[in-house]
Amino acid sequence: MVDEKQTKKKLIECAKAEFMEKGYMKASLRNICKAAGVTTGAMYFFFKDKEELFESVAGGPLLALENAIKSHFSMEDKLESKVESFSPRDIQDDYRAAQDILSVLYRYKDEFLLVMGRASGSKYENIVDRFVSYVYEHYLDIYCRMKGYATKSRLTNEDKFIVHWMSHDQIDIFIHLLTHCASEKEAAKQMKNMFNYMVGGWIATIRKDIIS
Amino acid sequence: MVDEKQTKKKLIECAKAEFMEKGYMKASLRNICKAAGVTTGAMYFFFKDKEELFESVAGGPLLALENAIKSHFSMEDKLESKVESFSPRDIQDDYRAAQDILSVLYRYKDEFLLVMGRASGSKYENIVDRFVSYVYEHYLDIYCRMKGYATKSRLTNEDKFIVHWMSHDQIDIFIHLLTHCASEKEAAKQMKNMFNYMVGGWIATIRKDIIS
Amino acid sequence: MVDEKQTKKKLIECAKAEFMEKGYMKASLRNICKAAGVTTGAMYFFFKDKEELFESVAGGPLLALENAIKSHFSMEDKLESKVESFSPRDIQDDYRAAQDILSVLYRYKDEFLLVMGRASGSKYENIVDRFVSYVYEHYLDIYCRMKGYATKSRLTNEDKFIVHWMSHDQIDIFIHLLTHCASEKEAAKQMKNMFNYMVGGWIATIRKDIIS
Amino acid sequence: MVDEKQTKKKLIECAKAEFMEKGYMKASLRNICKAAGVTTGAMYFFFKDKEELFESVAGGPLLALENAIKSHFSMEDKLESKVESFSPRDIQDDYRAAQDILSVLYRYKDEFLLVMGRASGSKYENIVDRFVSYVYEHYLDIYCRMKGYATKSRLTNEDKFIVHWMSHDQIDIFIHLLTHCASEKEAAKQMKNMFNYMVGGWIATIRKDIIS
DNA sequence: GATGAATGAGTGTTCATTCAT
DNA sequence: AATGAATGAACACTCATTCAT
Repeated sequence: MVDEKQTKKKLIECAKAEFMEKGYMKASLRNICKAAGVTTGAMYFFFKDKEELFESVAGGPLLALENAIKSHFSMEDKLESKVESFSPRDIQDDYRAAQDILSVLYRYKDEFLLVMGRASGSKYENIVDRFVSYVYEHYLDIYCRMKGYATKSRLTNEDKFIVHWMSHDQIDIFIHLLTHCASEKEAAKQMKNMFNYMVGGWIATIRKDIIS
Repeated sequence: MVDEKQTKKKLIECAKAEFMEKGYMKASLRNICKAAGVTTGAMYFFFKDKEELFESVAGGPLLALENAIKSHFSMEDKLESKVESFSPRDIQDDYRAAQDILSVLYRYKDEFLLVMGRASGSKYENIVDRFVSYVYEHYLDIYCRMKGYATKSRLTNEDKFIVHWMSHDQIDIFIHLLTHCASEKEAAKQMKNMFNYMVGGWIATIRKDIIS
Repeated sequence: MVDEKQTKKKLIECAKAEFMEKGYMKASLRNICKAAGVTTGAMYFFFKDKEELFESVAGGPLLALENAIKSHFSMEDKLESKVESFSPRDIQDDYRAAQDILSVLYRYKDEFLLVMGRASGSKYENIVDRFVSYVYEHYLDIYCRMKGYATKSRLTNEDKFIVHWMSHDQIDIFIHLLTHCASEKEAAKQMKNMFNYMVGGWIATIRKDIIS
Repeated sequence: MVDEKQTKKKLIECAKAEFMEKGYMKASLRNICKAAGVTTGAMYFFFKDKEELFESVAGGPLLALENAIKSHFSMEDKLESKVESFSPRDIQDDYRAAQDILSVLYRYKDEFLLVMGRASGSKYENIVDRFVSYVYEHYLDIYCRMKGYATKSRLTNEDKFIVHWMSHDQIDIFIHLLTHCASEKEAAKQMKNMFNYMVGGWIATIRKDIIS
């Protein structure tokens, strides 16, 4: 009971280490197995292939993150059910959501650093895009309200482009924090300034005080 | 004289194609040589190794970009030689600089897309950081002037962090444009909105209207 | 009592399917066990190894066939106890024997197709030869009688060779039918013509109307 | 010049030996390379994969055989351009054709034994069928003429079945000879009797003296 | 300048089989 | 009767690189 599934756990640990050191592609299953003290055959008892082993390392955290993002950011709420004009409530909501997400990110810091920077060659290669699109949905709605649009159909391609960029930027904030701050506490502190920057950007975007 | 160095040129072309299709790591020298119609031995006459071949594809454009960025963004000018307070001139300067850089990026679009997205495993893996640090130097100075600091020594870590983020964001704007706009013209158009967003962010950052 | 030995039965069924699809060699025990819903360990409780599992699929039918062939074709009857000259009775006997054999073949059609075409790598690889030799014994006797030889010692190597060929051909007729006719009924119909062909061949052989 | 391509030759030799001993599937490229005294990489310089190596062993002989069979057996000659009734000329022609084919078979005896008995898993797995169909085309024509049919459309499925069998049998004669006779000379001798048998079969088939 | 040949270490993956529980 | 875990050897194949000619 005690050492049950210990081999599998060991394998995942060693895989995590190897993947983080070498990246998905250059990681060697042989090395992982050697480090775990088992034969490659044993590994293939637990995992279908390299991909599945990688998934076992990074899949859980990604799911947790996806849920956190979805629950806060993606927009199933209909546009018409919202207040008629933009309110600072949106920003406050986002900020609190961001704190939750940050908490998830730091809970599995290693795994996220791995999956966001060293996953090329795996199915998570473009994982960031998935998260961007959740935020994009959400931001499109907010943008409409701020602009006073009754329906999304009034959005031009230019509108969509800048909203997409801002969504991308939001996600990038998280990655930047995870990459550059050792602790969640430190990250939370720096995030304040970054959000301030972002909100300033949003407001300028809505007002469209374009540089000539 | 006519077809001199033609082999080398062909090799670089084919390398570019293969690197773009598969990424640095998965690219196969065999494939490249086969496509170029020469043996691997011939390739090794011109290039020391895989890395050097990659450099021959991406090095030139990167140098051009580096020069463009350096000439506009990096700050050798001393702080004291500048006007005492922030002026919109900075932003105008930056915007014009950005237009130049955009022009370089689109001149070698393929190469930059390659080096910024598919270079993992090569020495250009973290090339973006280099460009960020050029901008960082420059932005640190601007930030000081805007804050009315006489010397950089007054900057806290928090200051540096947000400036570093804004530098990163500036570079990201370029990458985002290159990735999402087919033509330079289109990119130039979208860049206006992105700059507007960025300037809004800067102003909010200086004012520090922090969300509670 | 009811589901007793059900696992073993299931295993044999699934093994049959896998062996037929992939052939003995390429068949995977893992696949078979997965299909049967048990672990490989369970399989090894019932069967010593891959070979024995294959035997469990094909052994029974092969035994039935062996008996059918032996009872009709092999010659324990001594030569002297036979009528002095060739009679059409032999052919009639053979034809009836063939009908019996056909019946056995179609009773286990799958298994015979498997063992006669996809058994390479197993101990049944050359099973056909065994059946040929039973027929050969029998045909050697008939040939002697038709030639009017009192004893087998008068047979030359040339005699033996052609008799061996005709034995081989007899077996081949069965395989050809099994392979090309969907039903036993259809096979029985076509077999008539094939026997006619064979008898024609026999007669020509005895007469030795050699082409010049 | 002297030891040019010696490695490739050696590789083919060793491959031939290994394939003959173990069959296509069980043959190990590692063993072949070890026997040839080169690394597997060297082998892959000359041959794309296992299949191509096998082809290099057996492809030539098969082509020679195909040509021999085609030139003698396959029927592009139209039915109407032929004499109105069956003549022994057909048999004489076939016999001479068979002698040619036998000659090809014994020229590459090893290779044919390999490809006809141990090729399972390779693309030559069902090579025999291809040869059968060449002969089938030819025999269908002869059969029509012997039956006095003006056109093939009068042939029933039963006709086609027996002709297909006889085609198969013709090919089987060759294989049987190759398998059981050490020398071409010996094979040529035995073939006479086998042809005699076959012709007897043909005549009986045309006459349809069916056993009751 | 370029070829043809070869190396040697490496890849992920599959296999039949074993055995303590 | 059956599981879950593990072995160890084998597999075909790919790689960047080297070097004599």
